[in-house]
Amino acid sequence: MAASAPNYWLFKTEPSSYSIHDLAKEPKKSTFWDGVRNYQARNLLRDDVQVGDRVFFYHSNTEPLAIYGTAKVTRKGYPDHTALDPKGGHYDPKSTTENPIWYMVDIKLIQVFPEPVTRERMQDEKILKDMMLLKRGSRLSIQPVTSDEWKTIHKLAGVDDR
DNA sequence: GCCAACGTTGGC
DNA sequence: GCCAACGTTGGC
Repeated sequence: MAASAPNYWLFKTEPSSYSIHDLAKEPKKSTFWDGVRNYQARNLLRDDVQVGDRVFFYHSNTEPLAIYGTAKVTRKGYPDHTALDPKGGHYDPKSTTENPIWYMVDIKLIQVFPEPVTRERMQDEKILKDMMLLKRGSRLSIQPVTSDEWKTIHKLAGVDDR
C-alpha cells in the first residue's frame, strides 16, 4: 500500500514567543505545536493535519516577514494539555480532560532555509498571489498550502524540496 | 503607532 | 439570534 501524498501547510508564529531557531535547537526531536486558540485553526489541527504532512514556518510581527524553513508533522492532532494548566499562558477554563477543546500536533524540523523567503519576494510572484497568507487581514495561524506553492517557495529559497 | 480585519462576548 | 462593543492580530 502506497503512502498517501502529504498535505502542505503554513504555520504562523511570532518569533518572540517561538521561532524556527527554537525548533532548530533540537533537530532530532519532535516539538508540540501548542497554544492554537482559534476554532478554524483547531479544526485543521484536529481533523486535517496528518503525520508526514509538510509545514512552512512563517514568522509574523518581525523583520523581515518571511518563511524561514520547513518542518514535518510527526504526530497527528491530540488534545492540547496546556489549556488545562491555570498557570500557563494558554489556559482555557472551558477545556477539560474529558472534553478537550483545543488540539495540537507534533512537528520536527526539516530544514532552515539558508535565506528566508520574504513576504515581499512572495508578493512579486504571480503564482503565489492566491496564498491566504498574502491576503489582507489574513489571521488564520494554520493555513493550507498547495503543492505548487510548496515547490515554488523552495525554488525561491534555492533549496531542494524535502 | 495606526488601523483594518477578524473573532468573541454579552446585553437585549 | 442579532449586533454593538471590545479585544487581538498583524501588516504597513
